[in-house]
Amino acid sequence: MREDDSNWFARWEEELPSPDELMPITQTLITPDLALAFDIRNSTNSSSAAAAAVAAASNSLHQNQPVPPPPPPLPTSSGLPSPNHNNGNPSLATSQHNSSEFAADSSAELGSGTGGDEPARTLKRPRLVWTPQLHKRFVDAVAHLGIKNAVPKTIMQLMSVDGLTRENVASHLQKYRLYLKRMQGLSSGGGGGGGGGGGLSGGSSTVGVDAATDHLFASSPVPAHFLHPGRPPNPDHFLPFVPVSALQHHHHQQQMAVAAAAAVAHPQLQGQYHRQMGHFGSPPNGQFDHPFLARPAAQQQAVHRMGPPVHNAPVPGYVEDLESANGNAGRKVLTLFPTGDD
DNA sequence: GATTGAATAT
DNA sequence: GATATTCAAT
Repeated sequence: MREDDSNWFARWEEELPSPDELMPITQTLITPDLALAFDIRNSTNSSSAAAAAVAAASNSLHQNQPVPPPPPPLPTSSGLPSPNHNNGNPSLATSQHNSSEFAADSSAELGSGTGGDEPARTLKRPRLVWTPQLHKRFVDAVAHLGIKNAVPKTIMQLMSVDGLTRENVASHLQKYRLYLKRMQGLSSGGGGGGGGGGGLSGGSSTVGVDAATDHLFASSPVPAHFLHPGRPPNPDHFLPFVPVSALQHHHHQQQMAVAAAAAVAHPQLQGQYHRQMGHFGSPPNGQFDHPFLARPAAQQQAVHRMGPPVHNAPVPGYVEDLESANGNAGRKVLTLFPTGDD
């Protein structure tokens, strides 16, 4: 059994974008200086100015690495053998500084060298766009946390997406729950309609479920136990979150930034980066039980970065764009990962 | 005081 | 409709 677990575990790891691939949304935000300069307050207002500012900022290729969740001691749960390789790898800590003055750190980074500080946080950041990739990350995190522990903060930490805020996650989670609710209704009591296929999207197509409602959600398989709260998979033993982390961050970031810039300049290129989304919910043997971190107390500690062993697929960084929609002209949006969806 | 989850606003 | 923001409850 453990082997199975480690198996899926390895898989899901691999499917996830490495921390390096994730796009840092934070920093590309308008710098305090620029913001002040343009007196940016409302996204609807000085849109063009803001856009320009952001564009400038992104061009500066400023990669901000907001210190990932601090590598906790990770209680090497004595009894349990680490399902995988790499664990307790200190390279994680390589993330330079993370204690001391985060204030100075963030402000310095955000300020892009200038002395900005407060305003940076006050500024509005562009709307976050939940791309299928980002959503997958979200689902994976929730899946491994277990619905029980899947709360915004924890999810956010697990996702380790730079710049992703708790409210971002909370908002998305709210909607995701609604979605799950619908799925449950359809699959369990649903009767006729498409419910059948079971909430599990696993299969190919988007399942019979009238998921048409949510293309985004339909794009990522929903773990089985999500739909059956009554019967948790393996209540007896849980897997301690394995700090996959073996990956250390290099300065690829700059390259990534370049890629991002390219993506912005040449959206067509995105196809090149487009990645097939793995199917988390379709294990070969059909098993899907792993109450991750089923311990409340573990929340704060069990959070680690996950890093797939190897990755060469370049993922474009954020894409800052103006929404050309009628009423919302000038609305800035933040796009993590390519927006291509299947 | 911090977080959560739902309601409400944009 | 999607995401953000607000707000009461924990």
